[in-house]
Amino acid sequence: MSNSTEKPTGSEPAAAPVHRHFIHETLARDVEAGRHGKRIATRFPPEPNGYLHIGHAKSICLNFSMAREFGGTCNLRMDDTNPTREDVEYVESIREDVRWLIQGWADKSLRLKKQGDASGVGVSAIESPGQAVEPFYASDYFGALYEYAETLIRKGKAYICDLTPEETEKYRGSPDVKGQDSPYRNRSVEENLDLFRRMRAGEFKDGARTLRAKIDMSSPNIWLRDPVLYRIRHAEHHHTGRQWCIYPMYDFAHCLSDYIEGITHSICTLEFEVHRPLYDWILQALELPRELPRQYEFARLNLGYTLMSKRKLLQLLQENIVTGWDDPRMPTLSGLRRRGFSADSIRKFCERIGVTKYNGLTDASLLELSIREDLNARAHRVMGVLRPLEVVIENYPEDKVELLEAVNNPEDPSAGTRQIPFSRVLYIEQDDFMENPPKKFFRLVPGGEVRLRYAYILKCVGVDKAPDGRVVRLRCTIDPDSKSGGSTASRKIKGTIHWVSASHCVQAEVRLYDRLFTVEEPDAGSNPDFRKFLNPMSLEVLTECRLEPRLKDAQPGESFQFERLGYFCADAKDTHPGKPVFNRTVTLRDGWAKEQQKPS
RNA sequence: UGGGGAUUCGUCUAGUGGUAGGACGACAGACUCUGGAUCUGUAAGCCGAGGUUCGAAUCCUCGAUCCCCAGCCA
Repeated sequence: MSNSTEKPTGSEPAAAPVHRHFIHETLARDVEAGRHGKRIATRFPPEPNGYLHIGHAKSICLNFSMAREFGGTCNLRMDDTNPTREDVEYVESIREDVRWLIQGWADKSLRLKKQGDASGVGVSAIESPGQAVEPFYASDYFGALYEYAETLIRKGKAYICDLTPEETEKYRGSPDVKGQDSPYRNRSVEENLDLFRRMRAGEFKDGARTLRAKIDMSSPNIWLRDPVLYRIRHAEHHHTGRQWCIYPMYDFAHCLSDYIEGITHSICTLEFEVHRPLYDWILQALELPRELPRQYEFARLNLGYTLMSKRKLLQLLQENIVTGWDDPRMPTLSGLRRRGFSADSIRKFCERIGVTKYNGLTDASLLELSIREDLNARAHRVMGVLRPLEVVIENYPEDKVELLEAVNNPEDPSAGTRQIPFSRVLYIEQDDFMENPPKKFFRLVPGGEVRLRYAYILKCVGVDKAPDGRVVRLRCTIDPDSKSGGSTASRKIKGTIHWVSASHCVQAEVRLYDRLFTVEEPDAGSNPDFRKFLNPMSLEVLTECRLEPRLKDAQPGESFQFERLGYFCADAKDTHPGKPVFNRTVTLRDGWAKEQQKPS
C-alpha cells in the first residue's frame, strides 16, 4: 500500500492507505454491510493439470492478501473434476509452490483440511502442527454434488439428454443464432432420476448421455443454453480412484464447492465473466439455506517475452525446448525459484502490477525490478570471472599471496567483510580488455590502467597472442602503492574491474539465462507458432568460469551478486559440495550495454 | 452482424464533478574502487465526436478499437 496523499488534519497522522483495488473495495463494502457475518473466505482453486506459473502467483497473492487484510481465510483447493487430465504430481507441486510463495506472509490465512475429511471444513496448517492435512479437493464433494444434481432433477430444473456431442453442439446454435430445445428436454422427473442413477451405476458408455440444466436455449448467453452439468467418463481419478464414472462439469462443481466450503468471495479471471449468470443460477435453483458466495473477475497476468498458458508450457516441455517445468527459463514458480527469484520478489511484483479488469501486457522489466531490488539488499557480493583472460603481474613476486579485505554487501554493513587472495597470476574478464577500444570504454587497454577491485591499479604492458591472433595473456604491472586503502590509493582511475587469483579460484559451470522468446507476445495473433520466436540465446552454458574461493561452499539455492555482472544463484539440483553450478537470475542494469546500443 | 467486458504517459496503475498523480522504462546530470546501488532533473497520457455544467478522465448520447463466450476443458 502506498502512503496516503491526504493532508494531515491538525496533529493527526496521515489517514490510512487509500489505494485499494476494486476487489478490495467490494470486500470492504460487504464487511461493512455485514454480509456473511462480516466474514471473508476466499479460495485459490487450481486444476492439478500443470505447474503453477507467475500468472497463478497473481491470483494467489490476490486471494491470500484479501484473506489476510480482513482477518479471513483462503482455501487451497484442487479443482479436479476432469480425471483425464489431472495427476498427483501436479497436486504435490501446487502444494509446494503455494507454500513457498506465501510462507511467512499469509500462511496464517491458509486453510487446508484434515486428511480424508470431505466436509469442506478447513484447518489452519500452521496452527495445527502434527496434524495430517491436505488441500481441499472438489472431488471430495462428488457425493454431495451428486445429491445436489438429484435435487435439481426433482425440482424439474435438470434433465438427462441423449444427444451426441455433435448434436448437442448443433442444437446449441451460435452466438447470434438461438438454440433449439433438446428432444429429451421434457422427460419426467422419474425418468430423469432413473437415467441419472443408471448413469452413475455405469450402465452407459462415455458420451452416451449427459445431465443438463434446464434453463433457456434461446438465451443470448451461450452458457445458459441448457449447459451440461455431468458427463460420463469411465476413467480413474487421481483422488477418488474408480469410485465414479460420471464427473461434474466445472460450472456445476465450482459454485457448489464454494458454497460447501463457505467461500464468501469467489475470485476468478475475466474469461469466466460470462459464466457468472450460470454460477448464480445453479446456486439459486437449489434454494440453499445459507448465504451464497459471489463471483468476481479480474484480469489475468500477461507478461512480456513469455507464455502464460499451461498447455503451451507443457508443449515446450514435450518438445524438449526446455528441460522441465522447473527449467529456469520457465515462468513457472518452480522455474523462477530455481532461477533465483525469491518468493518475496514475486509477491512484490504482484503488488506492483495491481488488480484491474483491464487485459494488458505487463512489462517484463517490472519483474526484473522486483528481484533486483530484493537481491540488491540481501545478496552478498563476490567476484567471478565468466570468460577468463590470464593476467601475469610481472612486478609481483611469484610466491607472494596477499589477503585483501572486501565488503560483502555495501547495502548492508552488518553483512561484514571477507578476505580474498591476491597473487601474481590472475584472471580477468575477456570483455574487460580491448586492444582497439571504442569511445567511452574505460576498462583495460594496452598501456592503460584500471583498478582491480579491492586491490591494486593494474597497467597493461604487453599482450600475448596465439598464432590466430587471439589474445591469450596480458602482461601487466601493478602500482604497489595503489592498494585499496594505501598511500596513493586515491589516485583517480576511471575503471574498476573484477578478478580472481588463478591459483586460488574455483572452477565452476555458470548458466546464463535470457528471455525465452525474442518478441513480447510470442503467442499473439490467431494461430501463431510461438516456436518461431524462440530465443536461441535463452541459455548459454559456460564451463570455464573462475570464481573466488568462498563460492566453493555455496549452498544450493543461495544467491550472490557477481560484481558488475548480475545476480546468480547456486542451482538447487546440480550444485554439489565443493562443486557449485550457478544460474544467472538477472543481469545488473548495464549502462555500458546501453551506451553501445546507441547509434553513432 | 448475439451476449459479456474493457479503454488514463511506451508499459502498469491512481483519480469517483474542482491543479491528471505514482511506478517501471526512456533521456540528461550528480555521485561512485561494481558502467551496480543511490540522488536530482526532463520528456511523455485521459480512444473519438457531440452534449450537460461556472467547471468533465469522471455524468449523458452516439461512435471507434481491443478482449472473452458456440468443450461432454477449467
